Amino acid sequence: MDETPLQPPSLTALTTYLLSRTGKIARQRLAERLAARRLRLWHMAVLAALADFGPHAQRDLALRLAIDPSDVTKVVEEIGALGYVERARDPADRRRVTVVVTEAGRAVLGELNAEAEAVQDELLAPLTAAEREQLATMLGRVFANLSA
Amino acid sequence: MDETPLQPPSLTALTTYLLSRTGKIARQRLAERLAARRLRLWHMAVLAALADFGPHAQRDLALRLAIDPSDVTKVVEEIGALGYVERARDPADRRRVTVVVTEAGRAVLGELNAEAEAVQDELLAPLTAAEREQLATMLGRVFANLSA
DNA sequence: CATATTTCAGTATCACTGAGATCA
DNA sequence: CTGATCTCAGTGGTACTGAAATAT
Repeated sequence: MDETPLQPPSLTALTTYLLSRTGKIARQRLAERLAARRLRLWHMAVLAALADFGPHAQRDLALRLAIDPSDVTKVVEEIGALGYVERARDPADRRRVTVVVTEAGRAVLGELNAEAEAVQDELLAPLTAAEREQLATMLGRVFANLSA
Repeated sequence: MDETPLQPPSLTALTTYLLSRTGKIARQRLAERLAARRLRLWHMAVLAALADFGPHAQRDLALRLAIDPSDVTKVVEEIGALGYVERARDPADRRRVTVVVTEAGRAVLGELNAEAEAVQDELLAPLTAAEREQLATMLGRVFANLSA
């Protein structure tokens, strides 16, 4: 009978529980699609940051994306090996490594965004267009408040 | 100047990205509070399931909460050591271990729910009461759709 | 014999820590 | 010399895999 047993109501009554669960599933589904391209979520996040804001030192990528600086090295190296970014010592401060997105990187980022929107369409299928708009703006405000 | 650098707009434009990030932060904040009581999120989830639906075999806990059966053993054993649940072989099917919440378990669950609501108040502070209601019902529909 | 439940050992992945190397 | 940046090795927690032990 119970193919998918009910979750405990005392948990589903918590908006934060629903946020946490749906957010986790969203992340997993996108991660699966990225894995088919040998990519992970941080790879996409780095490409997005570079495309949106231009070249970064690795330290600035770490700050912007809230990723640990010691992990940036490997993430950047991996998408570098795929030709999506290029790295070069900053001649003005040779401690820094400046990362730049390539044309191939921009192209693949476009495809990754399409994947993300596909996941989103699946996930938010029960909502009307107007509701999705409301959800986006409310979450945007919540997120902005967290970053401050 | 940039204490908290901007997130990439191409990511924050994705509702699923906001869901994922805010959900992760919600989970982390509650996990921190539970850690102060030597508990983790799965401990709370198990207590909630037992309080809401009564005694479970460990297998049924695994199904209901979508936790791996091989991990249920340790989770249940840990809250058992704290006196929050009791375990006993099911006399009708001695393969099964029936788990029951104790009075102490119900008491601590009440406190944990209060912690969860405190986290929620922090997180959803930018939203009005009406908006929180909208958010809860929309996420509830999304989550119900995922479980089906 | 085939299946179900619990349990344990091992693996994979990720975020984080700490330390070393290079440079301002 | 102090501090910043990058890099790497190691740690801890969590989720998953596979198999053994017990019982139906």
